[in-house]
Amino acid sequence: MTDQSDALGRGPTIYDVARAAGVAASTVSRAFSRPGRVRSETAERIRRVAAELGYHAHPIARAAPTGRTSMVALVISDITNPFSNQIIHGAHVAAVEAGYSLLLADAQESGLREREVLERVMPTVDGVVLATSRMPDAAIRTIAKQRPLIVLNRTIADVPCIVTDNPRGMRRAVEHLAALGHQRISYAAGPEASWADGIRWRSLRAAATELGLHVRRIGPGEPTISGGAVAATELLRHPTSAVIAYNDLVAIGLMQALTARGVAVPRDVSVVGFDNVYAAELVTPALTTVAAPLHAMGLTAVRNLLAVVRGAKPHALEPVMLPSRLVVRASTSHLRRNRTSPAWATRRVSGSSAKSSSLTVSGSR
Amino acid sequence: MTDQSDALGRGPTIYDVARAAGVAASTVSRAFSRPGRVRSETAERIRRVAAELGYHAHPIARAAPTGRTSMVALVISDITNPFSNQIIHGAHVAAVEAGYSLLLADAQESGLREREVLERVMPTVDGVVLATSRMPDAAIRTIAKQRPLIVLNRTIADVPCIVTDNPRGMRRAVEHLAALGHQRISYAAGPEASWADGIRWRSLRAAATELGLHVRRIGPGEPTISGGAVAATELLRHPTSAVIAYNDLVAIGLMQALTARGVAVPRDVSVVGFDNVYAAELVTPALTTVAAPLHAMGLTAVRNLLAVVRGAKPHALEPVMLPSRLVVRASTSHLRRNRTSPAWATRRVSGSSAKSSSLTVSGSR
DNA sequence: TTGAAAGCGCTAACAG
DNA sequence: CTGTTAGCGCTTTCAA
Repeated sequence: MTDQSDALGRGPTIYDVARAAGVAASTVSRAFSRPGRVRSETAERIRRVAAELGYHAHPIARAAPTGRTSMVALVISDITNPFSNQIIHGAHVAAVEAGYSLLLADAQESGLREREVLERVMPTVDGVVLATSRMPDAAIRTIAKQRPLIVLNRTIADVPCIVTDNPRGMRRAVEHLAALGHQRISYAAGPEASWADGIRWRSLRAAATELGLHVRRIGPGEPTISGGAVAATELLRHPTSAVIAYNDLVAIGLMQALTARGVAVPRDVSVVGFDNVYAAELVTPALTTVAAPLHAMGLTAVRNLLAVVRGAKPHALEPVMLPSRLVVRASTSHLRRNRTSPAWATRRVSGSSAKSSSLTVSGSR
Repeated sequence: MTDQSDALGRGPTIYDVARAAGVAASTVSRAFSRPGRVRSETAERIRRVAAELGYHAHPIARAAPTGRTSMVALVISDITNPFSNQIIHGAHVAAVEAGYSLLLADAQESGLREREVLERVMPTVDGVVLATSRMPDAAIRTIAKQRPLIVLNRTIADVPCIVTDNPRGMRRAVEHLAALGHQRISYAAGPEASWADGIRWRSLRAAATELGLHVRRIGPGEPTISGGAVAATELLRHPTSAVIAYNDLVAIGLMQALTARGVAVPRDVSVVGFDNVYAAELVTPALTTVAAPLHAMGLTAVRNLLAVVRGAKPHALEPVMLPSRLVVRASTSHLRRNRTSPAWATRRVSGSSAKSSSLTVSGSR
């Protein structure tokens, strides 16, 4: 290859600096290398010269021999979800603060897409964050063998994870509802492949059992507003006075659909969401929700990832647990007295509670 | 360098394939090269062998000699803004459909950050999309000289741009308000460095002049909910019966602050936003807004960018203009009869309209 | 069409 | 601490 068009752009190269400073190229390289950043006089001069010339080591040329690209990938199950915004933001902040760039990839709620996109992206990054992954555990473990990996919002043995305290958050929500006098709670589930959905449902059951409440599961459904609308229809068939939704979007969709059919929130039904998305406090009624520290999650995910990249042992056993808290707003209120079953539950006899078989949770991921 | 640890990961290389197929490395390379994808029998065999071995050309190794990375950068003024979501999504779709990856960078509403982040990112991408850039024209032109560039939501001579039809959208909004009987409109401005803010304000003035309405400018302010709250205070000092906000967030903040002070929307004030963000239809009252085709913008931005990357002439002169439309919802209503000035405007005499000097627009970017 | 060889810009042994 | 020398894995001339 005699004449290499203009391969990597036309900035000054390490050789230009070397010539201008009267040293060997490797010396220049060293003057910029990792630890200590050589303090000799020559090194100083080289750096001055480099600065004058406007020299910057080309990231790709650097990546070729080292394999390090100073990029991390953030793979997210659904960019569209407002949930993603803050995670992305947090991740970006952490990346930039460490001199890294962020490669963003959307899995479109599909484990397959996720695989594909990862295949494309993996060789070009130093590590990857899998946010709310829809892939099976095995696939994730495979990834972990190839690149430093952090999993967000899910736990997998031997893979460093970051999760929020779903059990505690759910517990708070249930206690809140119980304190308001609610006895029967429906859970509007999310996607089947969602780990969060699994643990939320299990936590709900656990909390309900302890507090002596009845629970019922609706779904699975899409983690969106329209998913919430679907859940509403189902709820109307087996009414309860309170609903906890897989996430805020579902909760909002639920409230809208309920309201549209003349069922008032919170008068007739109390609704609780998860995540504390931006819109949660904008809707009417403002949504009571279990807030996840979304921004912090993205932030610590990338920070921890970079720690691993730099050689830290992924103390894989204990997943990092970030706190979640209940934000009480207007979508929950006291159960109306003098009635066991909700006032609007006319189309269904309320005699016995939902058949207990509905308590069975099919898969738990 | 005798032993290069495991430089670019440990997949099979082109040499492995070459050996397995009994040909030279260059032949393998050719079997995968761009046009025609050589149809010889050898080439076929090579591809079979490669598939069996699970060979994939390493993107970085490929980038070294060619300079092409199959990545594009999307630089966004503020990831946090829900506005960004759909743009990012559209951009991602277009990138993936072309086999590209998306490097996401947040400028945090600062021209400086934008520069910095661009410096980091430029050498590693084949092109960049600047969404709602806060940099001065000159800086952008400099970028354009180094990499294929598309600018979103802004026009710059000799740089390919994509914008929405702000004038038309604003015109529709004003007509709508006029039809409802409003005579005086306030504009709650956005950031000074925003090109969109400039054109929106100018379009508003133009439309108002034609329709014989009075307009007044509040701001500049932050393009956020709290920015809207600030604008509300100012509005209360010089009340008008209608407000058009720089964007939906400002509009929402405005509505909230107004409501909090007992000024009802739309009864006392009609409010119009821009963008048609997700939350616009979630708030109460649902927001009347000038909808921008956010997703389409991100999509066509990246598509056009890739066309340029592939060698298409950037027909830079005519900016691509995407349509915008008025979405009428609940935040606008008829001016209440029998009063020239809004009912709640007690603290201010309404005799003469705002002093005309307030009509002056300082800078228009 | 094919193979040989040079080189993208940088890093990492290895002697001196 | 510095210079020398091999490459990272791929592409692209050039001659056969």
